[in-house]
Formats: sequence, C-alpha cells, structure tokens
Amino acid sequence: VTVIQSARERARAEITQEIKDEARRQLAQDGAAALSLRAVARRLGMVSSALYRYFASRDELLTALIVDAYDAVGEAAERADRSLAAEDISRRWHAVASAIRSWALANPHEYALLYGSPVPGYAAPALTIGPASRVTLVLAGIVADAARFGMLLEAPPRSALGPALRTEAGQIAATAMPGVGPMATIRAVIAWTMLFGIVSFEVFGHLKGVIQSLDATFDVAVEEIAAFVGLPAEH
Amino acid sequence: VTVIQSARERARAEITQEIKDEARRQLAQDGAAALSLRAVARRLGMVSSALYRYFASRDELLTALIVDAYDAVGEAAERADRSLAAEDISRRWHAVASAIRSWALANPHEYALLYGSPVPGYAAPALTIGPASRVTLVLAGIVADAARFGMLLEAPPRSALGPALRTEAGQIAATAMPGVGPMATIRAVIAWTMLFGIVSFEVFGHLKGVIQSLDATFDVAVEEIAAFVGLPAEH
DNA sequence: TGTACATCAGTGAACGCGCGTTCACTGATGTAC
DNA sequence: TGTACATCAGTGAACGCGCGTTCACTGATGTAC
Repeated sequence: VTVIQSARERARAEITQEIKDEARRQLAQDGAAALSLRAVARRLGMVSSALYRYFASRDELLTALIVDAYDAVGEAAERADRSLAAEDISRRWHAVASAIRSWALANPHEYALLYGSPVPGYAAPALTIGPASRVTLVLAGIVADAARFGMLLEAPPRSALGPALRTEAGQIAATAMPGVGPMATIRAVIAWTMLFGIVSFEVFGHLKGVIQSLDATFDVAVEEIAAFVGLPAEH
Repeated sequence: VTVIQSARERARAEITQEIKDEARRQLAQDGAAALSLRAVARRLGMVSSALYRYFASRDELLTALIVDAYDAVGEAAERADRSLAAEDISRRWHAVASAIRSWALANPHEYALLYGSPVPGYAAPALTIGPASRVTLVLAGIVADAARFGMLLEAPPRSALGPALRTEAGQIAATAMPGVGPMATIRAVIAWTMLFGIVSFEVFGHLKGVIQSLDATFDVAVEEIAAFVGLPAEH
C-alpha cells in the first residue's frame, strides 16, 4: 500500500473509484449489457472522453467491475469463515454457503456477471483468475480442515473413478485440499457446482412458482451437500 | 394441426420459420444481446420493417426463440427418457441428464438464454411456462416412477423439514410426483438445481482450468445425485 | 525562492456506426357476388 | 367464369436515439535546476 501520494495521485485514485462506483450502480440497475461509458460520464458530470484517462476501454472498466465483484463475494465468504473456530466444520460450511447466497441475492446483476451467461465478445483476462478463486479456496479449505481433523467421512463411491480423474483429483487436492482423497476431492468440486446451482436458480428466478420457502430449502440443500461431501452433520 | 392451407398461409408459416431460423443462427453466434431485427432482415433479403408483419417487436421474436429452445431441450430429454423401459430407473436418469448436457454443450447461447442471466428489461411471458417445465417434468417422472415401483430409497434426512416446506413438498408431489414423500420431493427439487448447476458451470466455462475430464466428472456427479435422491444405483 | 518545462486531467467536436419502430405506399393474392 | 373489393406482404424513407472511440486543444499541477 502506497502511503505518500501527491494531490494528483490522490485525486486520480478517488475519481477512479467514483467511476467504478457509478458503473457498479448502473450495472446493479440494468445489467452488464446496459453499462455505457457515456452514461457513467454523464452522471459524473464529465465528458465521455475524459473516462479514457482512467480506463482504456469499456472492456477494461468491465474487467475492473468483475474483479471487484469476485473480491466482494470472496471477502464475504472469507469473513463468514473466519468468524468461526477452525474445528467447527459444519457451521463454517453453512456460514460460507449462506454468505455466498446472501451476497448473490443482494447483488443479483453482479452475481449474474460472474456466474451467469458469459458476456459475448468479452474474454476474461488472466487477472480475474486470482479473485475468482477466493470463494473456491474458502470452500476447499473447509474440506481440507475436515480431513486434517479426521472429521471427513469418505463414503464408498457408487461408481469408481477412472484413472484420468484420479490423477486430476490428486493434483487438485495437492494445491487446494491437501490430505483429501480422490473421491472426496471430486465430490468437493461437484459440491461447489451444486451450491452455485441452487443459488443461480434462485437468483435467476427459476424457483419462482416452484418453491416459496427458499430459506428453508437452501438450508436443507446445504446440509445435504455437506453430507454428500462427507462433512460432519450439524450439532 | 391445420392441414388445409392457402398459399398465403403456407408462405406465412414458411417465412415465420425462416425468420426464427436466421434469428437462432445469430443467437448461436453472438448471444441474445446481439440479436437484431435489422440484421435478421438483412440476411433474409428483406427490409427491416417487413419483419413486423410476423413479429410485433424484438421481444416477441425473442420469446419465440425461448419457447423453441425450451421445447428443444424438453424434447431431447423426453426422447432420451422414452428410449428406455419405465422400470430402468437408473439408466433413464443418466440418459436424461446426458441429453440435457449434450443439448447445452451443442447450443451454449440458447442454453444461456434459458438458464443464464435473465435478459434485463425482458419479462418472460406466461406462455413460456409450459415449454419450460417439460424438462422438469421428465426428471420428476423418473422419481415418481421409482416410487411407484418401490425402488425409491427415502434415506433419513440430516435435518428435518419444517412445516411450511412439508406443505409445499406435498403440493409439488401431488402435481408432479404422486406417491413421493416430502423429503424425497424436496431432494428431487434440489437435485434438479444440482444437475443444472454442474451443466451451467461447464457451459459457462467455470470448470476450465479446474477439471479436464468433464465427461467422467459429469457421470460421477449424475450418479451421486441419483444416490442423493434415493434412485437405485447403476447395474 | 523563482523560473522553465514537462506532465497530465479534462474539453468539445467529430467520426462512423447500428438500432427499433412507424407510416404512407404499391402491388399481388384471396374472396364474395 | 368474371368482376369489384378487401386483405395482406413487402417497400422505402424517415424519426430519434445512443453508443465507443479519437484527436487536437487548454489550462492546471508537478518537477528540475
């Protein structure tokens, strides 16, 4: 963190932030497709070409928003995780899942930007990978800790893993979940997609007209996914 | 089905179809946001205003594409389901899941239109509900048949259902899965979101750089979801 | 401390583009008597 | 079977809009001597 800043540097940082904030506001209201540099500039009382001093293109601004959004969910998940003792596996799992869901429901358009349809013509640059994996690493960390504490129940698989998948599971475990066996690793990856599956269905409106008790359903789902991964039960 | 048609009626039906086909082609290439009436008209050698004889607005054309897409996945699922004996629960489950995934991978933009970010400013009209539920009913039918044949294993829940959710489960079961208990019904609904969760993650690119063996992972996931719902194991 | 020059934020006009939708019209196809 | 009229597909021009991006510029802030 740079501390000493000239007035110019400070102004630049502040205005960059203001641009992102206004862009985020528009994103939240009308979605990513409706985000326009000109509209952002208009709202800030600037001329549209002035934004090019801060972002080289619309895509670059979009990338900044994506990175911020990944960081926002990531931080929400990390905060929920940190608020509990490491051994409290089941409650950590529930807390993190709820944090992700709450963030998604509070920021549906940002959630859609991250986990919905890819924006056509936009290729996520490499610098989004780090922030994107924060949430994933939190979930993986819970499974890894469960294994570390001997609390991970590796149930017999209904179908055996092929050799290719075993190898891949080993690599994933090595980097994100040391000490977790291949089947449990694959189950954890699948659980990750399951979690976002139910969140996406709720945020995108597919449960409307199907289920009203969304909180209760989500809790049941999270607990059942925990069981599926082999995490200890609640209480 | 109307059989007797005047030349005018036949021409109208054909051109309506051509418009939808061209629109679908553009949708497949550049996504829903890039779909433009003018571009469609240009490709068909018509003037843009001529399209208004067939669709009252861009949204109406989009709705037609959505309905067709729902019908396409729905039919793929139904065909896969019909190809097997009713008692062959496990293979029906796998076949239907694979049919959905294959359709999604072959038609990523259409899939995104149905299950990705909602199109901002577009409210799906009531007439999409019927086609949208075809896939869901196929999956529900498998669970219902499993119950009917005494092949559904209702495992003890890790967390009990609240009264509100029990009531809702009863209603869902009554319309879509007669004979299935409340917990199994909720599990079926959750399984439905899980299935689309993994398909969405694959189609939207979130598994890129995480897992290479996508076919194998999907098979494992489908089998594990079957176990979760209480469907019989393969073989 | 003061001056000369370099850096940089912001302006305003312009380029070139594509979009959805409306409307008065022409001319061909269908229908009623 | 033939004529008069109604229906309807498609045309072409226009309205009004907003967009991303470039570029030569002004004037203020910062830096080096």
